[in-house]
Amino acid sequence: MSHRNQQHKAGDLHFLKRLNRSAILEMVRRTPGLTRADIAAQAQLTKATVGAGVQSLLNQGWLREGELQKSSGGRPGRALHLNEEQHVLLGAEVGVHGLRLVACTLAGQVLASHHEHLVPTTPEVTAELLGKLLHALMHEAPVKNRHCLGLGIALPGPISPGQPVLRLAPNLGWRDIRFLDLLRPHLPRLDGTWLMDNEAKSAAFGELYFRTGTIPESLMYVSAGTGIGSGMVEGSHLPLVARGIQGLAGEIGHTVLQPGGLYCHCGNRGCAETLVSGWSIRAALGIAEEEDLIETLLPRMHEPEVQVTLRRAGEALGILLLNLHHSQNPSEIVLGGSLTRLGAPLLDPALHYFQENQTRLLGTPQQVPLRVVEDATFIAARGAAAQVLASIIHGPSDLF
Amino acid sequence: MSHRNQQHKAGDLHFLKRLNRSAILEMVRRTPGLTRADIAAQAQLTKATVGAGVQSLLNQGWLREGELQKSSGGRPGRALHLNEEQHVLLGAEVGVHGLRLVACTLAGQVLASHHEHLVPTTPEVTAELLGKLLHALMHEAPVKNRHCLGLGIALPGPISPGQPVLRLAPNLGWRDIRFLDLLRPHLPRLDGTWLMDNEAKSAAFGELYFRTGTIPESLMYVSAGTGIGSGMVEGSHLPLVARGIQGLAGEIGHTVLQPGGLYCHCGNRGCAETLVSGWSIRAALGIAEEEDLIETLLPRMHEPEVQVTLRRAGEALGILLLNLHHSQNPSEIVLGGSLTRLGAPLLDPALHYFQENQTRLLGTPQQVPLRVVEDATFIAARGAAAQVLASIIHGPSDLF
DNA sequence: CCACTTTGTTTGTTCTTTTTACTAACTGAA
DNA sequence: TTCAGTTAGTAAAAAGAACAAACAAAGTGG
Repeated sequence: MSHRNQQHKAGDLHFLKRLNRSAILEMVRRTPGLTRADIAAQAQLTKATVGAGVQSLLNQGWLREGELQKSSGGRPGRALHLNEEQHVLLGAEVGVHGLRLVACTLAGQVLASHHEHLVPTTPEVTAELLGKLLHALMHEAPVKNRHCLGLGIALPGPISPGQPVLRLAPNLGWRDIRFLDLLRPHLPRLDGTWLMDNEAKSAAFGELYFRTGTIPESLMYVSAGTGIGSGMVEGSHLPLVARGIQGLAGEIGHTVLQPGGLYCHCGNRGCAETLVSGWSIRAALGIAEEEDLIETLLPRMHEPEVQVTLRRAGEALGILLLNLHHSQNPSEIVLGGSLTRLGAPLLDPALHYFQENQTRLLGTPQQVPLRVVEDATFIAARGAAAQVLASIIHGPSDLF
Repeated sequence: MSHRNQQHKAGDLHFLKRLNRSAILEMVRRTPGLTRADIAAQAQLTKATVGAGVQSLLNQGWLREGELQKSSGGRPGRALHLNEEQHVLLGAEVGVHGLRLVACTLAGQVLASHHEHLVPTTPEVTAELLGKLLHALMHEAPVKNRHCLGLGIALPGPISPGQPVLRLAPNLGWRDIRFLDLLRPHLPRLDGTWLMDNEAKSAAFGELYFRTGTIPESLMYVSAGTGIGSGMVEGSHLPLVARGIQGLAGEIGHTVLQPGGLYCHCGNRGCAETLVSGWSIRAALGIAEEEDLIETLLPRMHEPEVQVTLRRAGEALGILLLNLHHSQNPSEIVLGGSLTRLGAPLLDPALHYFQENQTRLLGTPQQVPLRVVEDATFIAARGAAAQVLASIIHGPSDLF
């Protein structure tokens, strides 16, 4: 994705109006139930400006009016909410073990979802299947009859910044794939915003963007699956995903934790992925690729060999988390990915190391919250859908 | 520093005007010699709007008109430049071994500078001395009679985001110091913008901000001195420094490179600083704190023990650089700090490891440029001055 | 010398927010 | 019940900023 404006930012009157409409919509999205007066106070705009902006957003179906609020000695305000009936956002994740699809509302509520197992195959075959599944999803009852705002795809590898190219997906065996171009012929009638992004970055974005109430200043999502990657999203106002000049930001699986350690598939030695990742655990325990790693391991958790392997991986994960803390210091860390299903034997050593060491430097009790996701299945797909919405609200298009 | 606006961003007409004035000024700053027509084309504004904005910036002394440009078949445009005669920016770095002060123009040209050696002492004594030196600097010939826009201070430790508190400076023995408050009584007549930031972050900012021509999308400055820290600045439009929720972003000296390794002063084991930093080199070679590390080592570079120590430190530095590449992927890395004076024995292993491994993952020839600073003496101080200018141009104040 | 091109300014228009005044709707006390 | 006080939202005129178009200025090139 990325709506980077390389040129220097100046603005005309149209830009200003759009900015204010975006601000109003974002405020209502993040704090459902705000009144016009609340918005005017928070945004430092006059009641008249807010009133006009709200009116046009109501007319276009982005907002709806709710109930009257309790009065505090004067005329009660009218609550404003997102109109969640009219639009739908599509998101999909192409994972190593399958496809995950979601259709969700403007607030991120999942209307329909689908999880299709799939062994790695060519981009073309994957795109065709995904196209069919998305087509089917769009015709399910709760999705049908809604206007689709666009489609976001999350992919397991670095994306070229500025152009929709998946540079590399080692666990799929893909390289330099323009996945949207492959998908488009299978969904000729789906218009709106199309975008693609790295899986962990989409997940990070969605975890921050679809949250209501107090929004953290930044959030880092760590995705531990076949490989290990991360996404950092920053800025409570307009959340931006850090991509890096080659899209390599967040490739923490290839940060070196053990100089002179095992060889990684990237050719370097001692990468984090050689210590903690689906494939390193497989390698350590001799589990074949055909078997589902998690399903194979869950019944074997009592075995000492498994426990030792997972504890070592967990310790490496803890170091990885601490290193992220000391190099980027996110407001919050969210840990997801399929490996989280392995539970305590993997996670306890990681969490313990992180908690133990994160406050050493400053010596204050203030802790950075680290949350382990309960069910990571649709997080990246939902995050990609969130990115679609954000690019419409903040992007250059005049869709609203 | 940090002019973070927590609230949601909307704007009025005044804001729009200011935005456009900022854009014009920034464009001229970054590309000296632009004409009004160039600006109008690049910024997507009309000639009339640009003309009015330029006129007011000329009247206020921020810009000056230069020579006529070569005609390309029509009326030649009038080149615009920053007016560097009127203002001065002050910057200072409080380092472990002394104070560095600069006074520079809007374009970052150093008008006067001073380097004062000083053994670590209390914040109060340091502030008093710095106040005197700054006072003297302001009365040097090239600085005198200029209007001072403000003062930026770079400090060797993490700063609380949002408030001007140095949380910790282990190598000075300071903790929770409101340094600006200590300094202010000694410079009662210096008004303008006062700010403080971490030394590596100031340096990173200055390295990007005072560059003209093509600006990298992001830049990471790695400062290798008594400790080791980094600063990441992103956004070619409005460059922002990543700080993190506790100001710990960039504390790469405490990322763990060697699990179970040596104990660090932070209490954890295997931190990067135990492998590469001024203090770890001292420890490895038994050099007392009273001696100047670099001056002591330079005559001893032929000794095998020194060579081995520096090579090992260099290898760790290379890993650190590669880890930054794979976790944040800056457009450019700049390596500075006093240790760079040790030259090839330290730097060659680092650069070699980095060049060798940075393209493994994507397999493309595209390299991220890594530049070693020739003279890092005033880089952080000058960067702090740059931050003053940026906070005036982009910040909330109405100074221009 | 003249047609043509490009720069920069002037003038009046358009667009957006602001100001001010007003209506609406509720609280609480007389 | 009434009425002063308070807060929410709207309407119309006013102000401010950018815009469009015409124009003046200053070159080029035949």
